[in-house]
Formats: sequence, C-alpha cells, structure tokens
Amino acid sequence: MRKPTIQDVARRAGVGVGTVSRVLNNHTAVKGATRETVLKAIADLDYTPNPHARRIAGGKSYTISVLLPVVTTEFYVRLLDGLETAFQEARYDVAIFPLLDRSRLERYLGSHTLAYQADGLVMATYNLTALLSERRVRAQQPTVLVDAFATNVDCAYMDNVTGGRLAGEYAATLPGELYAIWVETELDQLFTTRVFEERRSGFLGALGAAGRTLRAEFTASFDALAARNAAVTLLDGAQLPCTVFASADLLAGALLDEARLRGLTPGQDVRVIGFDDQPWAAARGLTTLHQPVEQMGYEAAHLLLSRLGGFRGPPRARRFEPRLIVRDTA
Amino acid sequence: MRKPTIQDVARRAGVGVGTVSRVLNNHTAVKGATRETVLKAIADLDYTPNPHARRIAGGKSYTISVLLPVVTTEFYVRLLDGLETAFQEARYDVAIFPLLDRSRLERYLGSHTLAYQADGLVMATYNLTALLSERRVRAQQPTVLVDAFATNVDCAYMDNVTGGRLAGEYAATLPGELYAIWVETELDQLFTTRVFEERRSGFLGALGAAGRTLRAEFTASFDALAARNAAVTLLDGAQLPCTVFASADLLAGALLDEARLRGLTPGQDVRVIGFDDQPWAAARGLTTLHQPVEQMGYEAAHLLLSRLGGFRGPPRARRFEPRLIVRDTA
DNA sequence: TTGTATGCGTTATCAG
DNA sequence: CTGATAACGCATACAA
Repeated sequence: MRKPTIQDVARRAGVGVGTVSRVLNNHTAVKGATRETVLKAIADLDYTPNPHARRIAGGKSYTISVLLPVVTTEFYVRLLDGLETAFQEARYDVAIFPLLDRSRLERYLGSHTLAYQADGLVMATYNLTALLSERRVRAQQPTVLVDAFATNVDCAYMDNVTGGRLAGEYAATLPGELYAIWVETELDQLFTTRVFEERRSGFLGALGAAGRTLRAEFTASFDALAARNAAVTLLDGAQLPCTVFASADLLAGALLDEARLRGLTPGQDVRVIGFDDQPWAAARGLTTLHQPVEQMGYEAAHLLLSRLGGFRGPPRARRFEPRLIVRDTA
Repeated sequence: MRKPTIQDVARRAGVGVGTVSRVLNNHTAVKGATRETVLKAIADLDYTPNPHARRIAGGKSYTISVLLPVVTTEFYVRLLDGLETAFQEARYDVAIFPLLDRSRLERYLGSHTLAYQADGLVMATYNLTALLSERRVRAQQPTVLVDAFATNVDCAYMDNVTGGRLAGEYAATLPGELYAIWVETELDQLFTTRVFEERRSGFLGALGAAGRTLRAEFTASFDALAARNAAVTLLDGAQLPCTVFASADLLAGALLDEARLRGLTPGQDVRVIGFDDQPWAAARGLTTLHQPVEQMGYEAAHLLLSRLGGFRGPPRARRFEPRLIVRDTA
C-alpha cells in the first residue's frame, strides 16, 4: 500500500492541497474548523510529509547535519544529547556524519554529499577556521561551531582557560607541593584540540597570581596505560603531602589507583583534582571540574535554529564555564 | 550562487537533461563522445545531483541510514569504518542516527523521520526482533542487522559463543586454577545485549568438554571502577598460579594493573585472557580475542546493497568468528 | 480564508 | 542513441 500523500489528505478532508500544506506549516491563516478536519484526515491516514519533497519544493528538509569526531568519550555523548534535545524540540531531525579520519572530513566538506544538503550544519571540536574562511563551508548553509571558537561563525565553546584557573586557584590554597599531569595533544593540525593547552595556561596563571609554582609537570597521552605510567613516575618522585592537578579524569583515576596501591590516602597524602566529572567521579569522591556539555550543545543548536528562523545578525559566541566540584580527594 | 542543477549541466554540454541523467546513472545507452562532453560539464560546474530530487523522482536517494547505539567504545568506531567503506565504494552516502536512549529508538522507528526515508536501513546491536516481526521496520525499506542475529532479515553477527569457546579451550590447557570475570548485562529489554552471556556459555562449554571447572566467577559492570573492584576481589581470594578469563579487555586491563601492584607476574602467576583486542592490548602483551568488526560491517553493507540491487532471496545470516591471539599474558 | 496553478531537480517514458 | 515532457510530493504565489 502506497504511502499517503498530501493529495490523499486533501481529498479525504474535502479541501485543497494548499490548505493541508498550511496546517502542516502553521500558516495561521486557516479557520479552526477546517484545521480540525485536516488534522483528523492526517491522523486517519497516518500521513507524514515526505521530507524529500519538502526539501525540493520549499527548500527546507528539517534536517541538521552534525559533523562529529568519533572519539570514544563521554563528552560527545553528552554533547549529542544536548544537540538532539534542542533540535528535536524544534522538530528537526539530526543526522551524524562521523569524522573517522581526515580524509572523511575532506570528503564531507569537498563533495556535496548529504551532509551538505541539510538545512544547517553543526561542526564539533575541530579547528576549521581555515576552511571556514575559504568559505568552503560558510557559503552553503547556516553553520554553527560547537566545542570550538571562531569569530566568523556562531559558536558555543567551553572556556577551558577558566576551568584551569579554577583548578589553580583552589590548588593554591592547599598545603604541600604542587604537581600537574597534562594530556599530550595530537599531531594532525586539523584534528588538534587545544583544550589541554588552555587548561594548562589557566592553571599556571592562577598559580602565578597566588605566588606559587609547580614542583614538576608530567605528560601522558590520553589512554589508560599512559595514565598509569605518568601516575607511577609522579608518585615515585613526589614529595608528600602534595596536590596534583590531573587535566583529565582519566589521569586522575589512574593516580588515585596508584596512590591507593602505595597505601597513600587521597585528600591527605595526595590531593587530586581532576577535570571532566566523569560518571564515576562522584563514586570515587574525585574533586574535579564539571563541564556543562549538554547545555553547550543545547545552546549551539539554538544559535543555529535562530539562523534558520531568519536571524541575520553578526556571528555570536557563547561561552560556557566549567565548575569546580570539591569532593573527598582534594 | 545557486547550486548547479542538471539543467545547467545539460545546457553547458549542449544536450538534453535526459542524457545527463543517463550518464549519471550509467544507463549505457550513451555515445562515448557525448558522455565525455557531459562528464566535462559536470566537472566544470562542480555539479552533484540533489538526493532529495532523486528520491522523489526515481525513488532512490543513494542514502543509507544507520541506527547506532552511542556507546563510547572502540567497537562501534570500527564497525562504522567497515560500513562506511563499503557504502562509499558503492557511492552511497551514510547518515548516522544516534540511539541515545529508548525514546529515540521509538521515535526513529515510529515516526517517518528522515532516518526512515533512506533507501536502506542498518540497525546495529539491538534485539529488534519484536519490532521487526510487527513489521514496523520490515515493510518500509530494505533492512540489515549488524552485530545482531535474526531470522527474518539479513544480518551479520559476531559469534561470541565461539569466541568464548576458543578462550575456554585454550584456558583448559593452562595449569593452575581457573577463574572468570563477566560483564553484567543491562536492564532494558530492548537495549540488552547478549554478547556476554554468549561468551560465558561458550567458555563454560569448552571447559566442560575438557573436564575442567571454574573455581570462582565474578561480575562487574562495564566501567573502570567496577573492573578494578572485581580484580581486587578476585586476586584477594585467588589460589596461585591461576588463569583468568576476563570477558572484556577493560576487565583484563584492570586485572593486569592489580596483579602488577601485588608484584605478580602476568603469564606466570596470573595468566590473563581478555576479549576485544583493544588498541592497547598488543602494547601490554595481552592474550585476547580479536573480532573482525570491520569485516562484519563491510559484509553487512553488502548484504544491504545486494537488496538494493534487486536481490529477492530469503534472509541471509553471516557469521563472524573472533580469533584467539596469544601474547604474553597467557 | 481557501482552492488552483506553477515550480523545485530529478528520473522515466516515449517519440524521433 | 537522444531530446521533450510527464510525473514525483510538496510549498507558495496568486486568484477567488
């Protein structure tokens, strides 16, 4: 059985297709009674408009493309949650285009694949300023950056400098030596994220302002093994009691493990401040920085929606701040 | 500047739109020379066909929807890689629709959103047999299940029973006591995955066949903290030397950590067999089961493509087997 | 307030 | 082998 079309609905409701289209799109100018009739016909037939036809006729497909790095991290799940919630409320569908690698990015941007045919585009995390200024993206459809900052398009970003500063200000009040573990950034220019540099600069700035210095810094790539190695190295040479700022909860968790193995008491011998507030952080009593990731996604979606609604103003930037959550470990 | 249409191409090439459409779709009946002219015009204009118009006119949009659980796991990255590769080779676009929670699933299946309007549908992991038999999915468009088994639609699945059996057969040859750590399954019926039950049944079956038994079993949810707790509990009561089958590398990694902290030598005092072959497994010398995930995705894509190509046969099931990789830890 | 006609970009049909 | 032209399902300008 064929899917019902707007024609079927019109026929059944005894009205013209124009009227059906109007109630579909809330074009106010429809009498209450006929509106009801149409709505009933729609319900009876279980009719849903064909988005392809909509797109081709009206220029809108009610679809948003999200270019998302496929990083197996809680962060992106939460970001997606915020984005999806907002778009769903506005009755937009969102399709994810996973950026598995650089070649995929090129393909999505270069060719005019489906990603490119949506009403709007959300790009997450990458530093695409160069591409944007070449207007390989700009010209085509409304775009918003999320978890990234730019001056030439709307964006919603996390202020990691402030996050680092909050950690630094708090750490400066604690007794004993100060240490830090940073996450190494990646190599590829395009795929580089500067969040860790930013956390570092905020942290060091706060320490400086408080007249304190780091006794030593360590570095680890973002994986469990490297995290553990860094924890071992740090504790082997650490002067206790001490405070450690681990710029990601993954690092903090490994440090907690290692401390426990050495019979050290977190929050006493070793104070630990993490960053991310992972789901397990509360259970382990980890003092850390919570990021309003969902809100950032939600707001990014609304920036885009306002553009789709016709907003024409200059690029807007929305800043989000991490929040220090003090628990047992520091 | 407007996107070029098939009209623009036709005009520039000095041919009719019908001819352009023919070269676009490889409708053979085009003379070599005109074909070249058209191709050149397409390249000059950087023309790409509008999938929406394609869909509405010819019933095909060359777009595939993938319904994917948003789980922060290497597994899905690899799966996506396999799927994307195959579809790209066939010149299909793929859009991912993230299944953040059950309500989203309902929405994608129930309403006729874009996800539902693609030429084909790939559903990953969930046990959708019920939904499928209600033909809430079946009727609409060609569908393939990946990382899930069903008899009423095409599917490509991982044989976790065999994986467990391979682990069991190998473990049975090792000296000392035998232990295992399993992953707890989730609560929601629909979102439940049976992979861990399957690994368990395969493992226990192999042990039974070899006349050996487990001295104790442990359970952990799928997170770092639970993994560590399980490792601690196990080693606290373990009789050494022993062999432990950890039904996920995450668990195996935690066990390795804990063993090291206690000064035990993996592969000697404690033999460890993991499951997944995570990226770090080789570096840590973890004996584990490797799953051909990319191949599974690739094959699933081809099952769907054959349907799109007109294949009408009965549902096909493709089985994939994990492979035991013996390294240092066991 | 509502119906009708036209156009959107493409494929398919049918002459030529 | 190729060029018109009619659909496809919908939105919208225009007329009533």
